[in-house]
Amino acid sequence: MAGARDRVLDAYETLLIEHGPGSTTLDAVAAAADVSKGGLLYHFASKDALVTGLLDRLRERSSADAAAIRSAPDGAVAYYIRTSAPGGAVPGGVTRSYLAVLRLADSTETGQAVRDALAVVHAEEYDALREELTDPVLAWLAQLVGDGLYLRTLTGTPLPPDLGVEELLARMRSYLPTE
Amino acid sequence: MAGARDRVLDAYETLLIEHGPGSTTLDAVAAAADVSKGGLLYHFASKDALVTGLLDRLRERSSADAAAIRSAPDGAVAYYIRTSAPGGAVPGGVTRSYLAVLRLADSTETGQAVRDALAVVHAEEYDALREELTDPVLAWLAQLVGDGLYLRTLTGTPLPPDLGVEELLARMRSYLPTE
DNA sequence: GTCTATATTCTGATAGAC
DNA sequence: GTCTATCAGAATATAGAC
Repeated sequence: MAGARDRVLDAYETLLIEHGPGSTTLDAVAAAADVSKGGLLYHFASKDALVTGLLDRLRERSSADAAAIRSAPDGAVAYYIRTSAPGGAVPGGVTRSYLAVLRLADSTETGQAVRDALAVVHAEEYDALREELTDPVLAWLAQLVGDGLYLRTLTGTPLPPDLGVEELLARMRSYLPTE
Repeated sequence: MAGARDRVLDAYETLLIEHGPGSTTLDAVAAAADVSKGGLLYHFASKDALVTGLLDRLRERSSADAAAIRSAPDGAVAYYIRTSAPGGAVPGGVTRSYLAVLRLADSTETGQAVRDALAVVHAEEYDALREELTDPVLAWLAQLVGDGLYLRTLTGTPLPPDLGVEELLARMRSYLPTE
């Protein structure tokens, strides 16, 4: 069974994604992680420490994911777009942590730390995409499309009727330089 | 001078964008709008009513903006991408209200109302883009790029080095069917 | 390491004067 | 229409037992 510390971070992520920052009281996080509030505060001395813990884990997972983008059998763009689309997030992967942290891109005090962590993730993704797409404009375009999909996931907006991710991907492939 | 009611909504928008939902206490909003808390609560009986007021204004502005997209001299895509980019928001326009509401895409209770309002905006934008881009996949792609730029604005992530919006736009133009 | 109180601060909302 | 109190509830954090 996972350690209490990891259970707390997992519960925090889940609550952030499913119910938003407003619902992530220490009480609620502790309950979802099956620890008491006191137990939670033993591992994370304050709510800020909890946020910091989440950001640290995001950075770790981002590095791992950059490697995954590079070695994706289907190609970097395909891997990136698929994991960005609604439902494409894998437990234990970056996408989940990324979506959770996106919801924190506000909290006045820790705000700068959050934005810094997100900037690192964006930069690592961009570099990984650049390895397949030597054209910088195209790499940026691909990343923006992925971010657009993230935003749709974030807001729960339905996709346009009769359009799927695979159709989008096929179109983007047609813009890639042929090997 | 603007009525107190509008001043309150403007202040609420600004606080949401610049400091996030966590900082939008009734006290803070009232102070920023130069009214007392009691004065604010005269116009908006509760915090939920304040959110509803913001959503109503977003819907009004969205309809106005859809018309602006259609009649943009530079073309629908160019107008949409430019106003989505960091710094491209106009006071009184949709973009500002949209960015403010994006930060609310969590608040458990009013969450569904927020998502509904955002879905309306997305649908109106998409329809307006479709008028220039008859190809649905391309219209969706353009919208996702714009949303990606919104997300960058939201998180304050810097753009990739040596890349500007105009370069991005030029590339997208090359994908448009020639008239 | 984890739990049960308890203290303290903050936030949303009400009441009533002007 | 706008203001100044003031209250009730919730949330963070602490203290100390086990």
